Amino acid sequence: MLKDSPEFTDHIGYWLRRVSNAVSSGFAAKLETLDVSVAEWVFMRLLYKRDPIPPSQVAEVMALTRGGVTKIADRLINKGYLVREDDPEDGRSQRLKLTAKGNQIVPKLAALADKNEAEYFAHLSAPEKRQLMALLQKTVEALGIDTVPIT
Amino acid sequence: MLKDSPEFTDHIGYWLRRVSNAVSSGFAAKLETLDVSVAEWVFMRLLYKRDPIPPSQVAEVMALTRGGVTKIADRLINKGYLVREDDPEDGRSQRLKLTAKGNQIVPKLAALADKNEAEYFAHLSAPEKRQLMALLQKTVEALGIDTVPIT
DNA sequence: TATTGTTATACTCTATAACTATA
DNA sequence: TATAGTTATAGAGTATAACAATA
Repeated sequence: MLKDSPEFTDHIGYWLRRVSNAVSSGFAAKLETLDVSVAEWVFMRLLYKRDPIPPSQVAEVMALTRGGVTKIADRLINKGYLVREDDPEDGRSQRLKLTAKGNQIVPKLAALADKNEAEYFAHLSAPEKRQLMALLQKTVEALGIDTVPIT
Repeated sequence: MLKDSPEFTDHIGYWLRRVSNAVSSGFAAKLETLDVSVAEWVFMRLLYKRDPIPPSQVAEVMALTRGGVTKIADRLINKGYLVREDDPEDGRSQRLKLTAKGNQIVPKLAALADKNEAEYFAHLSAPEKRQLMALLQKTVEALGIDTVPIT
């Protein structure tokens, strides 16, 4: 296979992207068997076992615009996983809530996430896994990353 | 800020995606100052200081369809960074080659990559960086990941 | 006037499939 | 028939901006 030029492979960011994209696309393929996208999974996961929250808050956490949230919410509503409720205290505001169907599928999707994790990190020892996780978490904290990625 | 549910944060894949997306979007923002997308950068990087290669090979390395390669190549050609050459030995085949302008911008983009790397991993010590890189490289090898990610 | 959410529009990345030219 | 590449079409994710309803 054609290799990438050596001058460009000395960045952590480069390897991070290679691994992350592989893991994510493996996960996306698993989710697809249940006709759910990664964005939809992240969305539902945010709402799972939690009081209904307004779209604006979903937008903030997922680093999406409000328009983007509307689009994903529309798809989830069409699939029967989500409902919109009016906020009784503010006529402009809404609350998003998983339906019973939505609450039922989340654990199934979580099982796929578990399966993917096991599959992609089987080659690392337990200490190595802890080490990797610790370095990543340290990075999230140091950089003040406060959003949940979609893709 | 609204936190993600604890049940879902015990996966390496989760943290990997959070960090990788943050690093990548920081890089994308830097590239944008020169009107170049990440896909275009990866594309040009593949061709830099190398004999011209056919679109089919770019498709293979970047895990794109041939149609996708055509699209990105078209944009790079419009920007004056790339040219198509006919293969003298096979009338169906082409070779993609950076122009002088293309060869000039790649080092500038590489400098942005260096800057991004420094910025996003400043909080890690040299041994920690080596450790993280080693764990990621080990994963790439163990999984047989042989493509260069775009997004 | 400011805020919440929707809608319209557009662009990038990605895929599938039909098509052209060549082998 | 098979292969290299292009083109057409579509869908997801993302952004900006205009808009309606409410505050």
